[in-house]
Amino acid sequence: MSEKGHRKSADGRQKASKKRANTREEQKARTRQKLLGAALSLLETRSFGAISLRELTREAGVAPAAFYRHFDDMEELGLALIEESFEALRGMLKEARTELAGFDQVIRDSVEILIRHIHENRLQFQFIARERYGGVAALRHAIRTEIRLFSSELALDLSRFPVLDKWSSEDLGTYAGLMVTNMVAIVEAVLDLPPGDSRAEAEIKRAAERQLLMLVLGSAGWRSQT
Amino acid sequence: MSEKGHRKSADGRQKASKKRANTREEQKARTRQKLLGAALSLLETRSFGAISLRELTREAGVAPAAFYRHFDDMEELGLALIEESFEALRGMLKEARTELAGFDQVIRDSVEILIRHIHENRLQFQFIARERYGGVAALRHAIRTEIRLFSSELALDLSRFPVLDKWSSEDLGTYAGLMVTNMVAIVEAVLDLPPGDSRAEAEIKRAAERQLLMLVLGSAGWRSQT
DNA sequence: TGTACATCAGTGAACGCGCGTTCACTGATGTAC
DNA sequence: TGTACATCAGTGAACGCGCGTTCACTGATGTAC
Repeated sequence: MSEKGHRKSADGRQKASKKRANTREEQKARTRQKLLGAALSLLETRSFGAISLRELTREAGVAPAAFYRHFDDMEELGLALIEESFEALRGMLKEARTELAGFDQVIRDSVEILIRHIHENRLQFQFIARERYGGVAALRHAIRTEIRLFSSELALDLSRFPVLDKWSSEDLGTYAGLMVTNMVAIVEAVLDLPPGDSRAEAEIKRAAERQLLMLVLGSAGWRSQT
Repeated sequence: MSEKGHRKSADGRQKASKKRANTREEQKARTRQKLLGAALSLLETRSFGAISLRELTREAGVAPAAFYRHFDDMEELGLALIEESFEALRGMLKEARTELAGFDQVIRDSVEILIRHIHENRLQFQFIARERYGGVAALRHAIRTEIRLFSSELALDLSRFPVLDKWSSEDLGTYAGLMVTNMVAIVEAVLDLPPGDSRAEAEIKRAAERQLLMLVLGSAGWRSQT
């Protein structure tokens, strides 16, 4: 679809569209983003299941019927939003993985990166936290799948560490699950904060570092059975 | 209010109400429970914010207007539901606290008790898990307050253990928070299961025990600073 | 480049429907004597 | 115990409103020649 569009502008003339970028395709994509953005900002105070299609199009500044040029129904928009949000999250993970240092430093850096990304993508994180156990089954399942994926990637990463490489894969899975659970809890704690309160945030950061450290120290005492 | 009612039946004659218990007061209480029960069963598939008052009264088998004899609005009913659910939870906590044995045994028993209570009060747990980060602010805050209370009670309990009694109260708080976070995660994992699958449940139970054990072993390596 | 026709993203009016809330009511339960 | 009156939990009809979806339309963008 977009493939075709690109080919079109690649052969013929380039158009004068450099400035306003007003091809039909680009305009449509922009409206789609308006819809997704409107959804995110409504999700700040409501859960997904409580947002109406009309409310959404009103927020986006388009007619209700325009919605149907982009999505079949609200559920489809919700799934698109999840996909978009986890893409941002994966970007974060990649950055966090480039680190390599002592346990203490890894933890401090990871918490730093995590908290920064929560601030930069606050609405996405909020949406996911809220819908993880929310009322719309399709969204709940999509999120659960993404988190499971996330957790098994972490297990793979962990298996390359000196001590952990001797653990059973089941133990590694359990341990990765434990870390993800607590990462998610940290996300939720940060989201709970009133946005400007840097003192409370520093406290959460410190608590998060200590929680993860307790977890890591726990791993030192653990021995895999068969 | 109910005080008055009790006094009434305490003096005068006792009535023949032993069998059907049909005083006005009792009938009203029964309808109230029908409303709360209907809400819980609707909450199995929807989030609270997505349930309508009419849907609720239909499920309860009363006229829409009857709702207003019991609650001002849906939010008030939601708060009543949270109160009721956490009461059940506190009952569980009390049972879990009577245990006293080695770490391993305490963990095994706690997980056992927790999982049993989830099954016995599935709908309540589901409701709380769903609304913890759900869309209705008042419910979210009420739940958060209850969980915080829960966590600080646990910290107090922990402070009586041999090693932990030397920790700073801040560290104890962090640690209790860590345990509660993971308890909550266990609850959520159990709720995710299809209700009849005992093989998957046994697996979760085992994973939960190991996660908590990892946490406890972590505490052994931890030394409070200051 | 200029013209004539095709496409299709977004519009605005219309529909039938379930919503929350109000109201005067009914009839069983409770109270006074 | 029996009677006459008061209370009030629950009813059912009515209201105005926002909802999701449909439809024929408009007018800017795209294409063919």
